[in-house]
Amino acid sequence: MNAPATIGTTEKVADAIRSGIRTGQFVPGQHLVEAELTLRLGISRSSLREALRHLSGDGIVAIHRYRGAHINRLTRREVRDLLEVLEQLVTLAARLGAASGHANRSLMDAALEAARRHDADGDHRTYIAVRQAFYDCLFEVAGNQELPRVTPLRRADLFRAQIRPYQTREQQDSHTEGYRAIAQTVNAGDVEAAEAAVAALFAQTREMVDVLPDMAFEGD
Amino acid sequence: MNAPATIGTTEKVADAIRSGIRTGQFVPGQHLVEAELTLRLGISRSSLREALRHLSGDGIVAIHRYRGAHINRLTRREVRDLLEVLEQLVTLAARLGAASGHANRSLMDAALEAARRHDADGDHRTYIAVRQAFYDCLFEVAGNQELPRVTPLRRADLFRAQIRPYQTREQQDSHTEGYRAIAQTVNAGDVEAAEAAVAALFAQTREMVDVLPDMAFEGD
DNA sequence: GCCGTCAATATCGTCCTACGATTTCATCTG
DNA sequence: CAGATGAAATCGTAGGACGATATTGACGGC
Repeated sequence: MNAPATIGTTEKVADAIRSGIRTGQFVPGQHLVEAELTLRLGISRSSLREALRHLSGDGIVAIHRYRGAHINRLTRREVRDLLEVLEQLVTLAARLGAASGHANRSLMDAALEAARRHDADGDHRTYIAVRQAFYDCLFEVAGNQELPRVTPLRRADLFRAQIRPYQTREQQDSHTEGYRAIAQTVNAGDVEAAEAAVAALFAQTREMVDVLPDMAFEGD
Repeated sequence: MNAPATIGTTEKVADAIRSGIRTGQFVPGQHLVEAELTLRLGISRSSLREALRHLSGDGIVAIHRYRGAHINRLTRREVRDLLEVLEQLVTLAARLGAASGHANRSLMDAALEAARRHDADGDHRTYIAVRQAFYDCLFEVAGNQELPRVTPLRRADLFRAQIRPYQTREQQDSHTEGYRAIAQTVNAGDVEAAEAAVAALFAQTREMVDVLPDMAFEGD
């Protein structure tokens, strides 16, 4: 509906890197050498640099003069700050969604369905898809166009990538369960319950962050 | 403290455009022709395009394939959505700032001082400076590094630019007064009062948006 | 053996040119 | 005057060039 008719090289490259972070092809801290990436992606330096500049705006890569770009690696403190902001925005989304009374049940149903699928296989790829679908739906029912633009979900992907080695299957399931709780309360139009569900999800995530070993944040 | 030792052309260009929006040199809706801008700013197309790509990430300019870039122009709906998100983030900042109990009074004092100066001359330039100083201080005392990155202040600048012709001196003063109220309550460490002050400021802004003529949003 | 100096190398930042792709706009035709 | 048409403007991408800077490794002094 809102997508440009044609999509340019820059966007494709940026998407490739973003999705590469989710799939583990790129890891936080990794140095991105222009010459190598242009070869690997089959594009020119101009396009690559534009894409990197775009990603740096989202806080996904950092560019240091004459030292090039690297995938950002978040410190524990940055993760805490990020979660604080994220919770605030997701809370707003849940509140708006619950209050809107939209008949978008079908949308949220899709998220729930995906969550159920995740329970079945437990694959990390599915987990990522569930997460993506959940947030897409949530923003859709919230009906605030600014929300998806501002919410630092891509930055949160960095966090997800960093903690992946330390996350147990139980924690993943628990997190997915949190999504489901939010989806249900939003669907029911219960504003207070939805806010509580969001708070619970983030409290749980914060707890996990506090327990994580230093290596997840400083490690090399 | 956190600034790179050297600043590159791309950043300079992006800053030039951003500040040009604040000063009225660039107006929302304006088409940005690459050839003209490279001449005017004395830079290469590569650097300009990187800067535009960066700005498009912040939602300041929009790039349409083969049709170039233009300064974004917000619809009334987009402004409402923007204010909703902005209020949420500023509320968080105020809450964190008030709760931190930091002895950053000196910082907020600077903002208040600037506000006083604005009362004196009433120049629009001073108004902009006050706004900037206020938010800088607020983020500083909030102590959350993610907040300034996420908060769509640059996008709000677009809104400011669009409504400037319709804004009276009284409204500006009233808005500045709102900043002062937030600063004082945050300084006092009164969380509830600070949240209320933020809510009051945004309620006032929303009211203004509702009354504004269509021309401020659709106008050509 | 350790540390500072210095040259060689790798990489980046910026500018430039080139050319196909697409839109825009003035002109022509009926 | 509507629609087709072609020229001009502008953009998107590729790729080369060269100075600027960081990094690396060799060298020599202690």
